[in-house]
Amino acid sequence: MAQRLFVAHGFDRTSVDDIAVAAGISRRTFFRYFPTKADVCFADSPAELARLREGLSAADPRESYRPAVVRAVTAALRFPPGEREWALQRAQLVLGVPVLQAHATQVYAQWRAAAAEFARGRQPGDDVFPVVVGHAVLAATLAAHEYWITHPAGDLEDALAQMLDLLLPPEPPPT
Amino acid sequence: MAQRLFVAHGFDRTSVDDIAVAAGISRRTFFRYFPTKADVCFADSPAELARLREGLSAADPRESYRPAVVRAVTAALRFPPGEREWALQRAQLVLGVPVLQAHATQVYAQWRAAAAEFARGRQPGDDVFPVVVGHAVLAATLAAHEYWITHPAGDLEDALAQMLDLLLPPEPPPT
DNA sequence: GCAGGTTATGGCACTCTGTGCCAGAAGTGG
DNA sequence: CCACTTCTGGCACAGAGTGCCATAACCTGC
Repeated sequence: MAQRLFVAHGFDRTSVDDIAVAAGISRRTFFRYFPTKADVCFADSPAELARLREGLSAADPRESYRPAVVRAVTAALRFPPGEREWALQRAQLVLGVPVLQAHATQVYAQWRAAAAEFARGRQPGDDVFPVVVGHAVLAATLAAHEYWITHPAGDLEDALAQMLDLLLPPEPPPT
Repeated sequence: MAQRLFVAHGFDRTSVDDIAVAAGISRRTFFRYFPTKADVCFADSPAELARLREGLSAADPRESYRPAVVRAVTAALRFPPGEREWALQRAQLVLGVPVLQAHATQVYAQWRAAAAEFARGRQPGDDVFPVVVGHAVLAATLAAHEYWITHPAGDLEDALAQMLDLLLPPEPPPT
C-alpha cells in the first residue's frame, strides 16, 4: 500500500503521515509496525534471508561449494509469477532511491554474514575465503538485480546464476 | 577533529552540536561545510574517486584489464605511512557504524560507476561485463577493508590485490 | 583610511523522522 | 460484568537537515 505511494509520488516526497492517513492508522501506530519508513520496502527480507540460510545449510558437504551457493541464492530470491511486477518495482525502488540503497546495507550485511559462515564451514582455518565469498554472493545478487531492472524481459534467476558464476571465487584446495 | 569525537563517544551519541562546539563554529556553519553529519568521514572520498578514474583512464588499452584495475584501485586507496592509523580508524568507523555503512552507499555507487564505465570501454556491446566488473571492484575493495580491520598488521594494498585477483571475472574474448 | 561589494558566519524557525510516555479503546477469559 | 492483556492514539520531545535573513569578516579600488 505504501509502496504504491512511493512509486506514485517518490519516496522522499511521501511522509509517514501520508502513509498513515492512506492506511487509516495513526503515525504512531505505523512506527509500531515498521521501525523505519524505509522498512516498508524490506518486509520480505527476513524470509529471504531465512531461505538463504536454509538452502546453504541443506547443501551436501561432498558437493563443491559453487553450485550449492547458486542453488541456495536463486531459491531464496524466487518469487511466485504473480509477484513479478511487484518484485521488479521493489527492486527499482531499492536500487534507485538513495535512502533505500542506504537502508539496504543492513540487509546486505546479513546476507554477507550468512554466506561467509557457510564458506567458513567449507574451509576451516582460512580467513580470506569467507570474506570473499560473502562479498561475492552479495555483489552477484546486486549485479543481477541491477541487470534485471535494465533488462526486465529476462528472468532474475538466470541473471543471478550468471553473475554468481562470474563472481564466485574458485574453491581453494583443502588445507 | 570530529572523527576523534566519533571514536571517543560513538557516532550516534555525538550530536552535530557537540561537533560544532568542539570545532568552535556554529551548528549552521557545520552544515555548510558538510551536507551531513556522516560526510565528515568521507572527506577524502572525492579525491580517491578521482585517482581511481585517473588510473583507469591512464591504462594502456593493449594491456589486459585485470592488472590495470588492480593498479588503479591500489593506487587510488594508497595513503602516506603517517596516515595509516587514521585510515584504519576511519575504516573501522565506516564498516562498523550502521549509519556510516548506509551513507557509504553513495560513494560505492560512484566507484561502481567508474569501474563499469572502464569495463564498458573494454567490451563494447556487452551489457553484463560492466555491471559485473563494477560490483567486483567494489566487493573486492570492501572485502579488503573488512579483512584489513581484522588483520591490521598486514597491508591494505596486499589485501586489495588479493581480493581483486579472486573477484575480478576473467576477460571475455572480444566480440 | 574608507566606501563598495562579495563572501563567510550565526541565529531563528521550520519540517520530518524516530522515540518515550501515558491514557484510553478493544479484545479475551473467568 | 470484571479483570487482564494487547492494540492504538495523542502528546511532547530530541536530533538532522533546510530556508531565510541579518551581520560580521574580508577583499577590492580609490
